[in-house]
Amino acid sequence: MDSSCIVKHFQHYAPLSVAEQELLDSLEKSPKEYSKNTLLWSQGDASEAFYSVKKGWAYSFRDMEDGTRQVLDVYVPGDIIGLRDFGFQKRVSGLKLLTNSVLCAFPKPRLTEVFAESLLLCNIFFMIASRDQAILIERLVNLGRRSAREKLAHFLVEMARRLEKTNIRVANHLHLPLTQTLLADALGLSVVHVNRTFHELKEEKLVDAPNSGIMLLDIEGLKKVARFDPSYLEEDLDGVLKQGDK
Amino acid sequence: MDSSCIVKHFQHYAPLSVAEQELLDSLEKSPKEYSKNTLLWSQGDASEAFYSVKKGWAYSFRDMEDGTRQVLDVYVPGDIIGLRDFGFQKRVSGLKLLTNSVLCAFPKPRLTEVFAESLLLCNIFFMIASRDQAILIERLVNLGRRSAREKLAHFLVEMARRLEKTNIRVANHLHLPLTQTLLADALGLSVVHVNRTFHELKEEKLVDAPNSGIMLLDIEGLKKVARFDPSYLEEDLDGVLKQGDK
DNA sequence: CGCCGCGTTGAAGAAAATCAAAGCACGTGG
DNA sequence: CCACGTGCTTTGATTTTCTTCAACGCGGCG
Repeated sequence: MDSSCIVKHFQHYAPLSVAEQELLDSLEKSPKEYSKNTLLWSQGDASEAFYSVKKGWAYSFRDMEDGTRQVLDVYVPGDIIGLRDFGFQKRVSGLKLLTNSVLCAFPKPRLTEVFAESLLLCNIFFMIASRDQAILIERLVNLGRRSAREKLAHFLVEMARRLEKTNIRVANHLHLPLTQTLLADALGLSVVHVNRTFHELKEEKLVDAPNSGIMLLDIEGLKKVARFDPSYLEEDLDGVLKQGDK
Repeated sequence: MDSSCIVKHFQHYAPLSVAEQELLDSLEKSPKEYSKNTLLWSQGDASEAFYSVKKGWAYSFRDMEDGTRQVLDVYVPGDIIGLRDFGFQKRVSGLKLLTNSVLCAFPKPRLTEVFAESLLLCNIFFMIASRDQAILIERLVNLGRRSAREKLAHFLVEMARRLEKTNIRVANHLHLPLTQTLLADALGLSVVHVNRTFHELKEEKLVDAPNSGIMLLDIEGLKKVARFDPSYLEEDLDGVLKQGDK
């Protein structure tokens, strides 16, 4: 484990000085293991810390009064969790682990310390917040204006695209540890309907359902179904920082 | 025009020093009038500036390939527009004016200058980004897991709540310059269905449709219909800044 | 073994979309 | 001043999409 996961993620945006790398590394000082299905926090809990995902998958969600729930976003290694709650005392959404995971917690005040210490990191964090928003926007469009078929395909392609950025993709096949129940809650559909729609895509050899999770067989094909436009995932820090760094 | 609109908005979060007020004021140096229906930018345009809303209403949206569109958010005086695009060269969404408006533009690099000059303002901006996200989250939940009736009521109550914060509300009646077409695009419904649902609420004396726009007659009643929980609009900066300011 | 979470399937029903047509207010130009 | 077009609303009839209910299979695990 040469450079930490978060450093790798940030270097994707801009070259970091040694000092900045050390500062970032300090955010990943206390990696901790959590097992599958751990509820890290619920909506309404005190929001005291952020987490970076070193290993594993997680998702944020909102529980509704009538027992249904809405999944808001799914997190993969390299992502930062909880930035959403920065301005709030209470968690806006719950967070649960999808797989066994390794996370690093850092307290909220630590973030404003980082802002003070490095303008570049401050900008990168702001950029990540902006990216998080772009993802939510796309999710919004997905829910509001696409058919079940497109919703499903679009969501899956997005996950694939996000994984490509930090992890290496294995050929054209990709395994995601998602359940159809989770997909339903993420896409605002019933499990039954997701199942049928998924079945459709399966018959077209675009996806498959192994023993557990979901297998993407033909990402290019899925892109076509979803009419996927990746521009909302193409951040650009240089445009932000005309000057040098720091 | 004592203190600028944006200062008023920010002071809602934390007391500002004179220097910080001046810094903020400098962001509203060039107020400019725009007329109703002006397209400020389209999705894909270069993202070079943010705007603060001094007067008027605006909305951001995404146009779809099939001619439909999704309205993402509606902006009222005091709001900051375009923060979403911070990390991107191109605009993630389009922006159009709903009414005649007065906006103040400030270039993107100016924001990172502000970050450098005032840690408090940096934190407040981050907080606003966090709040923007919370609003999107709620919109997401709205689209994914609520009925047309609830969607409509919830959206309207949210707008009322947001207006209360910066503007003074006139009794229990509130006029919004929204069209049913816009509501449809915001809620992921067809205009026809919004119309019928709206008609329902009208018969229950919760809303009314004057010559133009929409009139809220009974906000408390709408809250009940929407099962509205305002906590996602209750930011808290003190939790962020344990220490003094600056 | 027996339970539980997850996937699958069928049938019926509800919610919302679509299609089509018309009305109404407003602004524009003849 | 009136005719006309345009954008927004309204209403009815029909169709589609998705949900709900119900039941069953299946694999893992205490």
